[in-house]
Amino acid sequence: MVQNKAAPFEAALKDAGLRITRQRKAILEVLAAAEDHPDAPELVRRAGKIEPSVSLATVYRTMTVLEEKGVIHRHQFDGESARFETANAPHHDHMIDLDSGQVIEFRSDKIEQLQREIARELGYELVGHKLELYGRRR
Amino acid sequence: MVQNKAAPFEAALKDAGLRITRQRKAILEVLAAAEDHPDAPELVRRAGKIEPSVSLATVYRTMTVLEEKGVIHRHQFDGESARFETANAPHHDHMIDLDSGQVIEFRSDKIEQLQREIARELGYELVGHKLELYGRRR
DNA sequence: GTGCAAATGAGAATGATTTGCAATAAAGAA
DNA sequence: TTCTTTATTGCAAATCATTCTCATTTGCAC
Repeated sequence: MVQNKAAPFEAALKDAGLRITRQRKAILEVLAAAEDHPDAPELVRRAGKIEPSVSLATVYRTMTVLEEKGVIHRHQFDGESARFETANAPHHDHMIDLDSGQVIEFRSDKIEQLQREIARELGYELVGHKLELYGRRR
Repeated sequence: MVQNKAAPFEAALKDAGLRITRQRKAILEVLAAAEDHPDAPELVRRAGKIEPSVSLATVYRTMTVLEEKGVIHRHQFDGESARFETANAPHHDHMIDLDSGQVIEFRSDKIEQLQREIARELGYELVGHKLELYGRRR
């Protein structure tokens, strides 16, 4: 049997007392399958193939709700509009290819550790962080 | 004699073949004196005390020009509107106090170094980066 | 002082995201 | 299944930050 990758997200919605609508199902399915970091119009495009009635407003509304529930992450790379990705993958940061716009994920435990140390030194408890590297292929 | 902190920025304008107008003078003076990271409306407010004719459009236009010349930095913290700071201080990153919105500057050579290494490992030349820590006072 | 391109203010335009509202449709109850 | 309640939706209008248009002003080189 085919395993539905979107199932855990639907469960999260249900747990939060939210309804699982056709459009949310479609959006989550698309997001769960995405290898990249699509923005809102792109989600409308992709989800529209499954459920044509998905509107831009609903995508934004859904992203807001899911972000509050911690189910997805919203990224705002430099001048671009917001992009989204599911939050099920282990934590990582992003490197943005300045020429292609492509986003590469990476993770550095050392940097994570240093960040926590720096926050503590400054008298703060680290709640979140944003690390983006911008570069060009060499 | 009182040293004009804005002088180097005016020089940069002149070098770039740009005109030193009353409004630019006022904006630069305010930015050079700022201990914080003001946004555009705040710059209008402060510069307006020196030169009342400073408009929002001019602040944005000036910030764009100065950013291109590398004289100032533009920051886009989480959901907020853009904030600015002069680029004369040595490079640093930012820690944002989630409760007060206050911005604390810090610098970590180790992290800078690690970032460069990571970029190289990924096959990229690091052109720029953005590191923001979000935390709460402990 | 003159002349002219650069710069400005005011307000219109833009683009991304949000919101109001009437219509629709989940999901539990009957 | 059908009924009821109320969350969710699409559409279009509204926001918000930022940029642009254009007529007018003003640095500044001569």
